[in-house]
Amino acid sequence: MKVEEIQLNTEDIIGNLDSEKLEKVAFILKTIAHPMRISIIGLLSVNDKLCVNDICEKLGSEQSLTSHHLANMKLSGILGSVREGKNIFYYLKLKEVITVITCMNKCQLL
Amino acid sequence: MKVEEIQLNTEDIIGNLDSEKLEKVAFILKTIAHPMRISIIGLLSVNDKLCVNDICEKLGSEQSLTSHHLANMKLSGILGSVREGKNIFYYLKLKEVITVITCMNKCQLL
DNA sequence: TTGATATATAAACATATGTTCATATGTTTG
DNA sequence: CAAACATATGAACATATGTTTATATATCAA
Repeated sequence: MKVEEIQLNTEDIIGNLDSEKLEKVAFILKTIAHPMRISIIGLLSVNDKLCVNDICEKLGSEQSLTSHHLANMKLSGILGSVREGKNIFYYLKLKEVITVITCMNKCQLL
Repeated sequence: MKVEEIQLNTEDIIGNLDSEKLEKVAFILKTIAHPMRISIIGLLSVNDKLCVNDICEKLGSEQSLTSHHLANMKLSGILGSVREGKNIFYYLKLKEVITVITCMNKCQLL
């Protein structure tokens, strides 16, 4: 099934969104909707797990800010984390977000 | 190609996001990330076009608030509009958002 | 042209969000 | 146990966002 076919075949799926799920979907999307968070998701889509320092270095971002964003996404259930010694590794828990971002990224109109 | 395969095959697409596109994608996602706007998109995914009143009635929402959300999504390029007499009809311009929402909605973890 | 209908807009406000800075916590190593 | 390292946390702030209310604009019909 291709992306275009998904669009056509699942029209009514959106219609079936009850208000609780509506809130959840909106909440996840809101959490993703930030350049740095998208970048982090991008990194974690090609690396099974990364520690905070890895991410800071790869993105050239501040430790504290990065940590805040990671905590935020973890709280939303998008990421998970495991401590290994001094490091804490983050990984993608909600893999669907890859599809979401990929889909938007492919979009010609942007 | 299934959704899972899309995820696997397009890993590097996220990685290729330059900072300009990153901003755009984040911006669109931020615009979508709201329960009422998701509902509107849902309605417009099964109706080619709807006027403001239609949408207000179907969602039980206030005219002004609805209008604000519609204007917002139009400004972001997600919706388009056409006047027909007294009515202004809105339609989906950025169809990709259907896939985004459908993908999130399918997500078991939510 | 007036009234009714449909929609947009602007101001005001409350709330949420992103960022920075300083500091705290937890872990390893010597 | 102290020092170094990795990360988290909390306060403070600026900015952005969602909502309401009131009013303006546009179109049609009589």
